[in-house]
Amino acid sequence: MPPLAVAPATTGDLEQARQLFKALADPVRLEVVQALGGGERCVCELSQGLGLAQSRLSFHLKVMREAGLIEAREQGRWVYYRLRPAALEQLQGWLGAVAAGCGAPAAACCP
Amino acid sequence: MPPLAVAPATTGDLEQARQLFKALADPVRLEVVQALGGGERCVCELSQGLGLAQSRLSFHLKVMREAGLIEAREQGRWVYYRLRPAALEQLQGWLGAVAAGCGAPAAACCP
DNA sequence: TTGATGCATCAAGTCTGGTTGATCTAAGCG
DNA sequence: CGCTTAGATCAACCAGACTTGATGCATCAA
Repeated sequence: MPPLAVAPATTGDLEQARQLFKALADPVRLEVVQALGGGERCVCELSQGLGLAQSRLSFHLKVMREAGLIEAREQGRWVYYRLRPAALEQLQGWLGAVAAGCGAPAAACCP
Repeated sequence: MPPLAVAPATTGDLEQARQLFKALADPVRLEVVQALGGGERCVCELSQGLGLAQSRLSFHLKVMREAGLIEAREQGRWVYYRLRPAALEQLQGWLGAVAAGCGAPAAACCP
């Protein structure tokens, strides 16, 4: 059997999406994302607001940054983080594409 | 500081979303989801089409089922899996809600 | 009923990811 | 220049997730 007709996404796109999903698959990171949903925040705000140890927060910010979910802006002594809307849109688009075809009838597999 | 003004999601919703994101954060599962994006499939189709050992596939299907991402339909000897559109829509909605406010201006943190 | 097939589950091993505390760097202030 | 603070990074540890091969349990065919 050929590799199953699948939704239109290149291997690279899929890997990118996986990184983003992974970045969202942790409770700490999800809370950070929600906080950043209210706009740009600096690390100290996030740390205090969410009650996270500095090292721990920094680790998660790095994971999200490397996944392309957030980006940083340095200003003097402080670093401000914000969400990358493009990343969120990419995931929405992928989910939409997958949902679009998922109602297709079951091809009787081995009758 | 109070717990940071955040996007409107209850703790339960957030946990549910996290489970779904986790279910999507694995390469094998992403491929399965893409395949199911083309419609309902039985396990043997997925196993052959994606070249996955039966045990391995079954493990990942269970993870996705328990997260509420997919659901199963038994028919005789075979089990057909399909995506749960509600789950996909929930994630799209959450992403949209977060994206909606993320452009807010940076509240100068400690000037 | 016996044998074969589709799928779930289990047990054991491995690997990846998160936490914690310490250390490092750079910016600002006296 | 020395001191303090924001934040990144590192090393060590622990926990949970994934893989693999074996086993169990139905269902269907002969």
